[in-house]
Amino acid sequence: MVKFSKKLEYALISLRHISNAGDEVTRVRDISEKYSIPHDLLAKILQKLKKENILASSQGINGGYTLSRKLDEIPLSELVSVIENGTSIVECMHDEDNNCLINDSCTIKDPLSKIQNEFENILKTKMISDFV
Amino acid sequence: MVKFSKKLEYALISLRHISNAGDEVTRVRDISEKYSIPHDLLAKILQKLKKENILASSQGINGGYTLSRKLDEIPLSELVSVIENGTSIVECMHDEDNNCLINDSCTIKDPLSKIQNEFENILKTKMISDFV
DNA sequence: ATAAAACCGGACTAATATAGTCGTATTTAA
DNA sequence: TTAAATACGACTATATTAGTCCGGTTTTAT
Repeated sequence: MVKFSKKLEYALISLRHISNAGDEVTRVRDISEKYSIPHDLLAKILQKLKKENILASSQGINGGYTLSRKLDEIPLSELVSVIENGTSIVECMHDEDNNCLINDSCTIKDPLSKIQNEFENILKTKMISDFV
Repeated sequence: MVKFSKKLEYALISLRHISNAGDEVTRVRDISEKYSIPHDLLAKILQKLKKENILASSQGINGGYTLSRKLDEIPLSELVSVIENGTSIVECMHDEDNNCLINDSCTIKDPLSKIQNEFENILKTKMISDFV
């Protein structure tokens, strides 16, 4: 029901690897081979991290990735929202016009939303460095 | 990525309805019609709740469900683990013998497990009555 | 120039998880 | 004995996630 995706796991693995490499640039191939992660899939993930300014990239024959920000300054919530498309735990029963199908009696969504908020707060307080 | 299933929502709706009905037995059909939930699907959910001793059932023509336990004594975590098959947020990269594929370098799982623990603690502290 | 890298987007397939259906048995009040 | 209910497993359908493939462009050390 509630679980993180492979993509998030791949991202964490990559960030740890790149972090450990220090100033040396890391190629997608280095990571994909070492951890048996599909190259093309991983490449897309790292591109997203670059757009989010978590990674810096250099092109050309000796190109690759380095960290752009310190991992203790990046909350896990940021990584999650970059990798996944949206973080909603709760989805109400609604029709295509977003009208609630349970009409006036729906008091389920709000309480579940509170759980989602608490969950997101956990993600906000945890920095990526906590996982590396 | 992280969200609750329809089944959990259906279960909460049903528990609230049955709770409001007091001593009167509630048929699956009552709930499925009122909230537009597929009858057979809902029936299975309520059967699971009966096995977990959250609901009591009576068969036969005037049969139906009533509450078996008070809703303020049932943590949401119990409902989740009954409805979903397991509550694991984190799944490690492992082969069919459960050996970690990242060998010695895998330190991703443990930290993510901590998040899962915190999440489960939230579910444990919330009673079903908080959502009804 | 060439090779190897990031960069880009989209369409596609495959695998998995969730949602929902169907058929049939069992129970029981009337 | 019949109708209406729960009980239960096998099945199909849909949605989501994971991964592949294509067809490139741009950059840069050698």
